[in-house]
Amino acid sequence: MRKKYTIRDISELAGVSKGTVDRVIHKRGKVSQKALEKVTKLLEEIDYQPNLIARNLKNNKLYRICILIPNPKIDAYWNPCIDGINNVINELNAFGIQIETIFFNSKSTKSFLDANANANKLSPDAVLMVPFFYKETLTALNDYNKNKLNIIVATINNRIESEIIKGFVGQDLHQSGRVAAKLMQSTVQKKGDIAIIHIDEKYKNALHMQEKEKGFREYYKQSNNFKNTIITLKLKRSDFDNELTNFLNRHKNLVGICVTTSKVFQVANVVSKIEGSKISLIGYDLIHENVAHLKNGVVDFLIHQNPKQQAYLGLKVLAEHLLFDKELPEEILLPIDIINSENVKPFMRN
Amino acid sequence: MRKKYTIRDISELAGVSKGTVDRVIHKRGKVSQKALEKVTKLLEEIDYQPNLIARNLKNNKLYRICILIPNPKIDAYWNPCIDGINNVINELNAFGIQIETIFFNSKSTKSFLDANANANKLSPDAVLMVPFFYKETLTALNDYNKNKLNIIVATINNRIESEIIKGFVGQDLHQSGRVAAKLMQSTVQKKGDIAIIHIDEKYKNALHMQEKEKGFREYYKQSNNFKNTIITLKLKRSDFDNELTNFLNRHKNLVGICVTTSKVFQVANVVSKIEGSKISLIGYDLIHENVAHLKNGVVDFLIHQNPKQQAYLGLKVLAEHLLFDKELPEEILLPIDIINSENVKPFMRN
DNA sequence: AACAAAAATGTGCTCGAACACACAAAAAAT
DNA sequence: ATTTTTTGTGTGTTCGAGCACATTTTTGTT
Repeated sequence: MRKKYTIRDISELAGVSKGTVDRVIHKRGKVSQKALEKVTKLLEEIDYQPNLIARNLKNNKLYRICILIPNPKIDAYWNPCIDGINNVINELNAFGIQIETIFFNSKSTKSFLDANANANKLSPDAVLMVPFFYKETLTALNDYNKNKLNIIVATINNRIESEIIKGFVGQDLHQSGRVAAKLMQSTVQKKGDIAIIHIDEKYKNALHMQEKEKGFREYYKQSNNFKNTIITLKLKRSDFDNELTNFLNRHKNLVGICVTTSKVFQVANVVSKIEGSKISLIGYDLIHENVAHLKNGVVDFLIHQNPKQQAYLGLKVLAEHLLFDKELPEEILLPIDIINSENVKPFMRN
Repeated sequence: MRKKYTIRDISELAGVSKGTVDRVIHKRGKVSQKALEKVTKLLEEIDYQPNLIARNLKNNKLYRICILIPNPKIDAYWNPCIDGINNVINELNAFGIQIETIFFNSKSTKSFLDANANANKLSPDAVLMVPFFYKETLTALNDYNKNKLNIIVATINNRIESEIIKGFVGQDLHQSGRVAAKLMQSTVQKKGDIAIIHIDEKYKNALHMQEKEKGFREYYKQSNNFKNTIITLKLKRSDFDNELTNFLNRHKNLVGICVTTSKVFQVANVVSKIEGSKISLIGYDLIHENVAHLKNGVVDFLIHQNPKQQAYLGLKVLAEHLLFDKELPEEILLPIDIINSENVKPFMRN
């Protein structure tokens, strides 16, 4: 009773051999009408579910998955990915999943291409990557496709349209911009200007920030009591403090700033020095410096893009596809987490 | 090369039989010093990981897990749990996990005890329950323990101290209150009173609300610019509208309300009718009525307690413990999700 | 009716870990 | 020196699904 039905059980109940049951299940044909009906009926009655453990015993294969992410030593934002990767390793290497992590320099397209070439050399069963550079990603994708080894490619973080990419895990960036805008509206009741600041990102990655800005502006446009002016500002790392200070001096009526990258802390450093300033600050990503400013009250909200979960889910989904033939979801959109000083802790852990 | 090392491989490398390797791995003794050293060394060098699939093939057992939750037809808050349960069923019944869902009436202690008795009759391998009533939970726990069948018990939603309970999945309610307070502070800049309203919960469940209130008050106490008075109000379903209206009339300087249960929508219904009111509203749980008020702007924030994830994780953790002997985590604290009108959608899906 | 071809069915082995049992070698007791 | 323990080692079977191959039954043709 406390036992699952097996093919053997069904064959005995139907009075046929397990071979016949097997042929029915897999629709391999070569079964008489009579046997087919009898077995099909039994399978339905019993709601037979093949034992996945037994099914996969034969596939004593080591699957290799390569994950390509920007080097966390260059951009700390990617640090949590390591934890996500390690979690998958712990959970699945006993099932024969081997994961190779390859870092690339997020400021060098060559490094990105090299990383992909290295991945290709390992002839992996699947590749999960952050497609940081558009053109170079397309090149890399073609290389994966070339040697007909049927390498499954999926991406995290940002979406790139290509038939070669079979899966994506990330966030809806447009909606993310709307969330930022709504938060801004909640924290700012006074009249005054609002700034969107894009900091220090190469053009290639600008699609990110543009999407967020569009969402942000869209929300305010649709808002009934739209009484603010939204100003866009692009800043580079060099001479950052001066440029921002100048900007703030020119806009004394500024009530809120939204930073579309993980560099809010730079803005926070400047803003916190202004006496009696009541500018609302909203930014992205739970990197150490940002969280510090969240806790000391300079930053009001951070939006969490959950890089760890992106890496974890992306790998897990690929692994389960390889191992158990589970369907590969075309798109997984992670929820957009709103973080303030009080709920930040468990998000840093997870 | 693309193959995992097996016991057979190791036995051949060590020049012994697989039986000997097996004895070394499981420390069953009866192995000569020489063989022991040779095999141990090889196991380490190779970092041998037993194939979990093969290991569990022999345990062709149907594990039964009972989950006891309040009937969602009586309190819609519990509805998402069904999805969580179904997800686990889909993911794990091919591995031999059988899940029995048992509802109880959240207004009847007898119903709760009956549900537990029914679960006990099924002699499950594990029970996951919402320990809604304190005293009755202790009774039920003793019953599970009585017939030495070694039933593993874990809880979700609220914590109850007992040695019999081996795991808990839920949220830190005290911290949750702090999150609500911080949100309140973010949305309210004006001076004025703030109310905490407890609605329509039996005394037994009051620990919840008390914890949240403590956290809420603690945050404001620690806050530097503490300029608000916090008033506690308890309301019952009968004559709700009148009582609340009276309260609001008596406190014209009210700037914010935090509702500690899933019944914010009742407050929202009253508040939304007041002309020109600018009271900030914060509540709990993504039930349909609350989300409607979130979208039309009457409710500012909801805090998501993620009942679906609680049920899902609780079951999954139990199942993996039974199936793969994974360690049962004593406590899993889910992140406290902050929800506004813009990020609510994916949380309703997930 | 005899035989060949085709269709249907059954048998037996594989995967890797686990463990019972059989057997061999060394140690201890007579 | 021989028997009895003790200790060490190897063999073979099990779990369920899947598939190759062997065997039986049916159908079609002369």
